[in-house]
Amino acid sequence: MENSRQLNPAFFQRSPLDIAPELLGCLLVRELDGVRLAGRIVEVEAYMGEEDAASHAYRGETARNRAMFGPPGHGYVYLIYGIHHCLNVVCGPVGLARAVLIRALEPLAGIEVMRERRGQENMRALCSGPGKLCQALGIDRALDGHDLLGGSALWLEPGVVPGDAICTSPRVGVRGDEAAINAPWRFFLSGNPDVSRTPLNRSQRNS
DNA sequence: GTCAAGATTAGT
DNA sequence: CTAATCTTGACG
Repeated sequence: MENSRQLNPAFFQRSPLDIAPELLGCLLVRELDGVRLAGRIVEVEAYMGEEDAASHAYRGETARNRAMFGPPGHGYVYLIYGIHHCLNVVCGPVGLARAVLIRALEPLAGIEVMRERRGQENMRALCSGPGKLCQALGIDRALDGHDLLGGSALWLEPGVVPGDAICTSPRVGVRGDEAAINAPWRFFLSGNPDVSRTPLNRSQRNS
């Protein structure tokens, strides 16, 4: 058995490249209508702000991405394609728009509610994708800028550090320059069935 | 005001 | 491979 992460402000006051793989195994908890929904993080991606052509913050601060420039440990939630919401954890320091996108969860609690919210009959791939997990947990822009260390509505909790191998690959669906497209900044638990399905899953293994 | 594009997903 | 669906940001 390994140690739990310390999810204090200092934890998020570092580079997303260090934080992202360490968020694997941590819990994302949502309290919705008095019900506790929770999942274990199994897939994430790091975004490096102004230095990253794939980041929403590449061209500076706007009304939409403002939360990314704010305090670490808070959420950045955006709507994509007019349909899906996606959740990021903002990383420090304040002023640098760095963040980690939560891409997939292994459902742990409130699974029936998640299934209903997703309008899905089976329980597979319930939270396997950034848009899916937000739908399952009822996450939308109302939670943009929310403190994810506050222990209310939506928060992160330490989990057991996974013994599974951590794989990396380029990020899914990004545009930008070659560096952004090729950067191996997606991190996921090797072989975990709740990781989103993509050809990139066959890529490099490390960590 | 107008317009193109988007860190996705489900279905053909 | 493509449609769905609508907010945002850039530009005039």
